[in-house]
Amino acid sequence: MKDSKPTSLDIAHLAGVSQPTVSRALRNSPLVSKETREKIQAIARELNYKVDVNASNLRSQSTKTLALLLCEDPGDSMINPFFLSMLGSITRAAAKEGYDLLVSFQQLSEDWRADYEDANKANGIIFLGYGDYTQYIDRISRLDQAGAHFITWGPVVPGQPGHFLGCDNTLGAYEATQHLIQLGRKHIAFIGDTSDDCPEFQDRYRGYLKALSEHGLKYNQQLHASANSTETMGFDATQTILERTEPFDSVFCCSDLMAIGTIQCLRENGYSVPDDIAVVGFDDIPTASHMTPPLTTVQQDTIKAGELLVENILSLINGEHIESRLLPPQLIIRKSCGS
Amino acid sequence: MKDSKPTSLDIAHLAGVSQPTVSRALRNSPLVSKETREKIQAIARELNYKVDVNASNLRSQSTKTLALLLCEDPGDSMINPFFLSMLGSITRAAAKEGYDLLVSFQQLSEDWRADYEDANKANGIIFLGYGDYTQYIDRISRLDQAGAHFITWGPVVPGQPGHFLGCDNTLGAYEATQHLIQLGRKHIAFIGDTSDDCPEFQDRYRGYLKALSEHGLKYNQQLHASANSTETMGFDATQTILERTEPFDSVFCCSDLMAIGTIQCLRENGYSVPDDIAVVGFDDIPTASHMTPPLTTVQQDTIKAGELLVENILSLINGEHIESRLLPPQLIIRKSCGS
DNA sequence: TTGTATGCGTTATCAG
DNA sequence: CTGATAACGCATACAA
Repeated sequence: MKDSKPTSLDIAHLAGVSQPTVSRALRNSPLVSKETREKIQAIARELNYKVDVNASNLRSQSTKTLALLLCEDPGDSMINPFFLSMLGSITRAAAKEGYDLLVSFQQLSEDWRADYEDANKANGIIFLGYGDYTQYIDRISRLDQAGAHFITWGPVVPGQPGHFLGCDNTLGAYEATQHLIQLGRKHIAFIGDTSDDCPEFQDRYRGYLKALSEHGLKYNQQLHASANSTETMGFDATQTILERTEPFDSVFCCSDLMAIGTIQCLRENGYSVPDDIAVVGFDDIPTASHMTPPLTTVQQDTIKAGELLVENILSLINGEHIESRLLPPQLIIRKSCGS
Repeated sequence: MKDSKPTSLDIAHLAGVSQPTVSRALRNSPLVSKETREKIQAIARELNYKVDVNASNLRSQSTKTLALLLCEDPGDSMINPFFLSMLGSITRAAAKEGYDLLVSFQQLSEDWRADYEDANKANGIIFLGYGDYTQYIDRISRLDQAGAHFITWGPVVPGQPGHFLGCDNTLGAYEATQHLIQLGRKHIAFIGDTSDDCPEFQDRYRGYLKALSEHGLKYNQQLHASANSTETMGFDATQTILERTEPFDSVFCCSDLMAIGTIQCLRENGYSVPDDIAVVGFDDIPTASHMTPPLTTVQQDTIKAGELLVENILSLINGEHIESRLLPPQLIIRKSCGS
């Protein structure tokens, strides 16, 4: 703001051409002769000219911006590292496509801003969260009716409109549970909220049950405690199970964060991990490999997930059809289950 | 986009008033009679009208948007949880002020986008990173010359233009080191890159040295290893020091992430933490309290930091003067140092 | 290949 | 308190 911001008209003036020509030249349009184009671009660089995005967007009716709504209320505590990892990969993927990313945290308590409002600021919306979209279903339905472009990270929830991209949670949980069984564990506790609020955890629960039944183990209600994805909830759920005095030799946690709490709780109660009790997690957050013991967990490919989310939302914006799909998870074997 | 998006003109039509009146009414201008205002707002709600931000911004020449530039190249690895925590608090603080947040990760290798470019999309820029702003000093200088509004999280770097907000790193490191000394530790290793690329770590180094000298301990070059803020770098640096076979009884790590790697390394080498070797970190990332042993560390108040960053950048935007300042850190004592 | 005319939807500036 | 009119800076359509 030294002197007032240069405009395309200023450049036109200096270059002795019309303003649209400048506009075209800056967009590298082949309709402009190489000569004038280079002249114009030189002047633009000289003046440090930048296209005014507001004017450009207003005119072209497109924003070149994606909105990322994190549907998790972290309160004052931390956001799940897994989502932050996703945030990183989505940001990079969006930048690669020339899109900006508007980030906003959807506090449950907050008013209904960021619905249509954001739909006006962005071309498309990516929803991210631990699947408690049920709380947002009204808004999402309205979005859908308004013809907004959006994609949801998570499992396909019947009855919920829109497109989905997620990890094959059932398969991941199945493989993790099977791994425990193959190591000789027979009494496998399950920690996670399997209500309708957490469709992702429900899928993981299904995989867990499937592995149990395929290997002739039976489900024990006493070894199941509900918890949302925080260390503290994992700790408390583990405590709950311990207090039921039902013996168990391993725990499947629906997220790494909960597994951290679980391991801490087990240790404080005098159990050794993995000797007394094996633990598996889900997500493969960075800390997982540096814990003591390093955590066996199910890895979700956040890089690919981010790229696909962006790719898909751009397809939607371009009016193309996309299919909801699931990404394959990968079991990462470390020491928290013994060997 | 069922039928074409409603405009203020549509509403004016329906309400039988002029279009500017609609605009005023929607902004709750007191210049509009309560009667017409409510009528207009009712219609707007009915039509689900939303102000077109592009048009609004174009006309008012202001974007109501802040840009957050994360100056850390995470490569394919994770972003430091500390910054992500900051990201969360900044997002919330910005939202509270009615500002959107444009997030972008500044990859070192990348071309020079996100300089002025973002300056056109946002009213102000917040720089976040582990202080290696030296690499960005050119761009920052240009930004400054262009009169852009920006604020940098980190220590005041002499010669670098702009405003700063940071944590009192020297004080934090001083207190942490003093804590070790008071527990009877005499040979305190230091892990962190103290080159000019990491002014934050330099300040922590100063605090460390100050505590040593005030308590009559002398600095031992053999116990200092450089590392950037990742678990792996912390691990390797610790290994380096161990191989020097210089005895030590404690480690000051410049970040929690490095402390995680340090503890893992010590354990793999058969040392017990804190019995053999005490460890302190810096940042107080969420994992710190759930590690084994829970990590003694220096807490930075990310909530307050985020609020102040936003508050300050808004002041700058409004043409007010602000002072660079430092926030007080807080030593969080856990078990990694014994007792 | 370039220029002319016009409009995107809003807010600012007047005058009434 | 309200209305007419202009303008923000760019991109589209069409003509030359």
